[in-house]
Amino acid sequence: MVTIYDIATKANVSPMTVSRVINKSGKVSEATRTKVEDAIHELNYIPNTSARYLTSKKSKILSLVITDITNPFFTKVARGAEDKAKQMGYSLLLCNTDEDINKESDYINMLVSTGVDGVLITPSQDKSKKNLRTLNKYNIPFILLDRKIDGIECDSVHGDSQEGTRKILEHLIDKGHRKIAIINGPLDVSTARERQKAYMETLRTYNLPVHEELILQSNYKNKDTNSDLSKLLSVQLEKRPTAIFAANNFIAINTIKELRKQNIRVPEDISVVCFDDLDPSIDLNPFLTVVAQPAYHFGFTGAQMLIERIEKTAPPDFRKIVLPSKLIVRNSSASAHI
Amino acid sequence: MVTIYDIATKANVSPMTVSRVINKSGKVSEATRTKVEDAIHELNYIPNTSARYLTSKKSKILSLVITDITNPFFTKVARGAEDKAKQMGYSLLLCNTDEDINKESDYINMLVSTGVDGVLITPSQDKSKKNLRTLNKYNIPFILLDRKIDGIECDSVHGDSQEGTRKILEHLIDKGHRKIAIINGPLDVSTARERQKAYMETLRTYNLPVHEELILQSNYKNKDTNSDLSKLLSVQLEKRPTAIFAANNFIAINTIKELRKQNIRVPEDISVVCFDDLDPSIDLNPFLTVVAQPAYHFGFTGAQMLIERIEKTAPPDFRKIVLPSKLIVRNSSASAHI
DNA sequence: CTGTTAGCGCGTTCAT
DNA sequence: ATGAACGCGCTAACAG
Repeated sequence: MVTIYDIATKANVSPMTVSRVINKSGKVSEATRTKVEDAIHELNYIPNTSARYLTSKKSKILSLVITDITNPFFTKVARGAEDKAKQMGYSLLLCNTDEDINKESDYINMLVSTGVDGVLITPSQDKSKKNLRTLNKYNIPFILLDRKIDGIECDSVHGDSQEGTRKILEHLIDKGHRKIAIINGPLDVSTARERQKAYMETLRTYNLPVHEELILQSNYKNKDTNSDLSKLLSVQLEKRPTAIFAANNFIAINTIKELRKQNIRVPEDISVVCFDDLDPSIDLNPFLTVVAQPAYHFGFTGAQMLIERIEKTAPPDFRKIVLPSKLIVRNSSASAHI
Repeated sequence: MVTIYDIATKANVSPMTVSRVINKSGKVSEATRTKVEDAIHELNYIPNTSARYLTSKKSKILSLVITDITNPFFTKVARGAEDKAKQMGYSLLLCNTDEDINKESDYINMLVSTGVDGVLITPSQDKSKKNLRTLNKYNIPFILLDRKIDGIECDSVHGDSQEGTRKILEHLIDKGHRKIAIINGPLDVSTARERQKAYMETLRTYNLPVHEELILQSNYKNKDTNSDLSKLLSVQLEKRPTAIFAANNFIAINTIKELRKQNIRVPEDISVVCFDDLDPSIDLNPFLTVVAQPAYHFGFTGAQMLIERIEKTAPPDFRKIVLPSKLIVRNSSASAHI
């Protein structure tokens, strides 16, 4: 392994001078600088991040803690974060929590152990607060992505669940739907709470009744867990929904699969819409009506704010970025027919 | 920061003993072990990976170097790799090269600098050989994923391009197609070469002529670059293809988009099929006929082999795993009608 | 079974 | 503008 000592010898200077050249810190004369740089190239020197970390406490590593890279929303978040990280000279560690608080805690420990400079995190649930406190304790800055945690002060990038929910429900209401069910994520996740609240508010705004039977709980994972769906469909016909609002894309997919198993057609028999888009093939066969969020920007902007925080170029006050969502009407939603 | 010295003091032992407990190395009496473990928990000690690396040269970090996490194939590869890495106590650094050799070289330097224990890499092109040599030079084991590089000895996980191509072409031939075009990736990527070779062989097997005009070059990226497509469609009618085999999913998507712009219907006017599946929404509206590869297993198996290599539990001979692909017939391919 | 010594590669601090 | 000494947190090698 080539060290600064090797190139110091080669360039006839002290290791300290080499260090200064590498880090562009302190004053070095033009002459010695080029001498050192030549030696660096000749010997193919690559600095050792670990050694550097030990004294400087900077690893140049960020981490992205999300629930599942397989969800197209997070895939794009990851790409955005990685692009910005690379651009700024940082690496990105990927962590999938699967909405599991224990997995998340494991990862947080790993990240502390690794000495990452900062973390972009979509907390798995409200309990994640303890993990954020751990990061605080070790002075590791973090950005909250997509989900909020009460009582935590930090920079964040969120979507507008309230606005998005309203938009997509108005679309359904426009289409004549009056009995709209929601299949939500778990209520210990902020987005699910916000979407449920907005769901109820919007219905009230349009003088539509809120039926308890039409509010279902599921989870955000890519796993069939819609056993409740049968209940929903078995309610007396007058109350049976003509449309379903799924709180995220995975829920929508599972719901539609389940409906089809039961020979219920979408959108002829029931409309299904959701939060978050599906990529990249969705244009080929436009089907699911969604409220899309600018996922790439979640990651990109989040990484940018994080790096600014790390490098102390951020404004002292924490920034809360709210990114707009966009209604995309496709074919899974049709006019109400009952 | 809590160090082994702190817990050594607390437990009334030497730092070395603490180290032994943490690493389960050497002999430690049951009594002192528990004493030390208690202290570790009380003080909430988390080992410092960098310090550990400096002496042991083990970072417990792997890297996944792929072309684009946004491609559903690689999304799943990443998930598989991350799952296995986590299970074995490793972290995963994500690198997107965008098929760009310079980006790839940048990343390789970063990885050396970071001191990753091993790399899973889909080389961007044949020129990547120099980057693999760099890894060799620094004794960083790596696994080749999906693409081969001549003259490099290492473990690898590949799909069967020959078999897959044959299967999907036979499907088209069964449907009565005799003029089948290929829109391929760049020929400095092994999979593109193999698919082209298999394309020609299969046509010959079935006594079908190979027309130069029906062989197009594109790239594997998610970017519209099918300007050649017009040429393909403007050839005299007898030679005009009734089906297109796209060498990957992104090419297929771009091709279909372009066809639609020109008001050419798929599959009524022309069939389009490709290598690699689209997830996770594809089941909702089954459209693209593909040869799917077990992407998750690429990553999972690759990570497993890599870790075995790192931890010296791998067999001395390099392993070449070939994973089977599977034809999935959907609606983008129909019977030939001309 | 346990402890001591030394050094990994680098940057900080203080000199010169 | 440049250098020397020290220590970051940990483990390998050796002693006891």
